[in-house]
Amino acid sequence: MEYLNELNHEQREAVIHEEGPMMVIAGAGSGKTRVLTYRIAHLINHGIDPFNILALTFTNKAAREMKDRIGKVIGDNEARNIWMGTFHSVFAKILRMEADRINYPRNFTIYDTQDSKSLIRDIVKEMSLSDKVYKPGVVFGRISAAKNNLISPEAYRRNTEIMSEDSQAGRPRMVDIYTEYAKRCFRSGAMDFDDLLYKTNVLLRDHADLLYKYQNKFHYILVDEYQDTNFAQYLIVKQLAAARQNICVVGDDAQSIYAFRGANIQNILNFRNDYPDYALYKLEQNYRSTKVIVQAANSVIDKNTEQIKKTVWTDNPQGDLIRVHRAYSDNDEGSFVSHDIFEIQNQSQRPNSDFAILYRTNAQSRSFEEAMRKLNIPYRIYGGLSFYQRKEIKDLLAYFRLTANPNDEEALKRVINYPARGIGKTTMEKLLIASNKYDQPIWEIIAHPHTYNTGLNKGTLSKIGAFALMIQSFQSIINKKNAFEVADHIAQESGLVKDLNADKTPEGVARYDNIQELINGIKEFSDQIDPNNPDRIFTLPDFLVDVALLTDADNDDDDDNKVSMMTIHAAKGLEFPYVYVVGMEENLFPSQLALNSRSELEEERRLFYVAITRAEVRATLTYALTRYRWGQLSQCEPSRFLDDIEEQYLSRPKASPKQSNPFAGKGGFDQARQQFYKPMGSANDVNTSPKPNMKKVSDTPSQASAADLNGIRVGTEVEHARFGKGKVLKIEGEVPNHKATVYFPSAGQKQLLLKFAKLKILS
DNA sequence: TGGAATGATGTTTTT
DNA sequence: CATCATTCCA
Repeated sequence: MEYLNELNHEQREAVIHEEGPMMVIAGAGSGKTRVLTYRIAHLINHGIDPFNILALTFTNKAAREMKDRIGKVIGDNEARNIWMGTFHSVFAKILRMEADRINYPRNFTIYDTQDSKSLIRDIVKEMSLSDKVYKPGVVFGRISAAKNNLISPEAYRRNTEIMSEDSQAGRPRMVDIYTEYAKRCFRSGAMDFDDLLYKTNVLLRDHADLLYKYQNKFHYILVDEYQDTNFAQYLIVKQLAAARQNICVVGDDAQSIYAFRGANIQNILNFRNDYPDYALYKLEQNYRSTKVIVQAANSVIDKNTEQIKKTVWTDNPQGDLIRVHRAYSDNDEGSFVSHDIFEIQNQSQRPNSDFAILYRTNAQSRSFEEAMRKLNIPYRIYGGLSFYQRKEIKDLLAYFRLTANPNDEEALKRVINYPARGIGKTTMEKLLIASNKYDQPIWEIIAHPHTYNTGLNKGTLSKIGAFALMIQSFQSIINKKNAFEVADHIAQESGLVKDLNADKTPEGVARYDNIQELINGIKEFSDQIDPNNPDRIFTLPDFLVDVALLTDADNDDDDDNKVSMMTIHAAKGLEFPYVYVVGMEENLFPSQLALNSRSELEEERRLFYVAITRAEVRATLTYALTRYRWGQLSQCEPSRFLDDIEEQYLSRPKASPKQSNPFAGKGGFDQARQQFYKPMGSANDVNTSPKPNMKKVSDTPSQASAADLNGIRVGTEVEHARFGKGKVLKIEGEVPNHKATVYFPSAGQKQLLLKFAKLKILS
């Protein structure tokens, strides 16, 4: 039991706690994961069968890391048998095993959000409702909330409060859409993300034998990030733990950042009601960060009213103050961060992987990507558009899905006419009408065109017949050959590869490469060997099982030495020596959508807390004075959150913007260095042409060289890409930070930094 | 029916 | 600005 010596008193108590309910409230950086992993290892060391342990996490990555770490303590062979994964993946697995009990096919499809919204869009259209009123996103959110609270379509209709909410919002037909949506998912043999939890609840509620079975399977249940569970998840856990009460939940109310998707902090508070004799362990010592960071973070979270009191403290050194940096623009912000990283690396030989840039929204990543590329700093972006959400990938997966489950309506709609085979809109409409009329999946109509009256002419029917035949030919091999052989066959025979190959634009080539990458991934999947059953063939349906639940963060190569860039949400649970929290501006962080209620604002503040506490050595906060949003240059105000940090922990910029930018003076060298490597043609554009043609100047702002300033003075007529023609009223500042006040008849008076604004001189 | 062109429209965060 | 959806034309 060597490992027990690596724990402090409170951690050890939590690890060796044997029977009965327990809760661990774990402050940021207090060794929460360590407690969970050692606790599981400890259970197994004490004779608990790994098969009887259920450990639920929020991301696949967290699950895998935990498994690895447990494996290091007790051996991989044992660790492999623990039921460990995300709520969604574990219960998808159970639902597949028990699918027939709720009349679902075992190989049901999992609809991702895109699929769900597309189906909703169709339903709204079919019901002749306005998609302005019934926006797919809004409708989906409403349905999702219902499911997360275990409200069936029938219960929804009976609930007068919900119904009147809808009618007051001008959406009285919401319940009809929900009803139809549920029906169509069922008919397609599909579940959406929320169904995985909702149907699990149904399964356990309606089938006492199954409840009994799983209660007796999972002797020990552990839940990570308990503060992020929603009602559906809470109830599953409660049901499964009811018999033995060996439930261990770990969480931190201060890090609850998923209330927007139904997570309920009350689940933590309810715990003491559900299990009155529970044991509570509080981990308050932070091992991650400096005193400054810990105390600054505490001063932030103190501003929230809703919280469980605890005092996070640390023995670590004091550390540097938290720097606040003011940038002129989003691009300037990017260049500040990249130069700062460059500098620190030069001074203290830190690897790239010691740095992370955290932002509120994925859209912010762009200026940082550009800035990092300019300095040749390798980086990796987590999140954003996941590999599996790219159009070409979804297209090919749709062929796979359709082959495995031909009732999958969304997959069918996606590929029936891609690549083009003459089955157009009107045909699809007729098929949909017939499908609804006979209450049969579209595939059923396609496969037996003469059984149903579709009103389609002969030519169309033969095209449809050819498509059906092709899918059927795929079906005939799908379980006989391994996943790679089938996938490759489908990619070729469907015509998809050929279609992509014909596109020689850079984007087209990238799409083709993505398809190759997917196929390669499937090849790897097929080549694995099941240690318990060496003869097992890994088929395409095997591959599809989890693919909808995979995210980008799952195929990481984390031995890579790269700067990490991600949203704060994605950074939860991670830590980095140097952290940059960027875009600290009103309406961005906190998001303007969170300003309506106290609770939403407090969630944003918790998000800020999460962001700061990712840092081990040094945290830097940056904001920009101007930023392009929705293609518009907009003025920004520093975030109110900056004032939530006690002043003593901050190093603020000086009053004058000029002094605040330590790299202002270096810009020229940067530009010169870049230009040095530029081909002659483009260098000329930038340097020698007195009136650069706007179209030719690249969108890299720093290329607008100092020479441009000379032509502009008060009274000069200029043209701006966005605001049109205008007249310069005032020029202030010094090289290279000239700022001009320009009056645009169309947009009013604007302050522009000449370094960045692409002004064309007209007079 | 297919494709290009144009227009509307929207961006939090994720399984 | 970027994506998507609808529209329009061949």
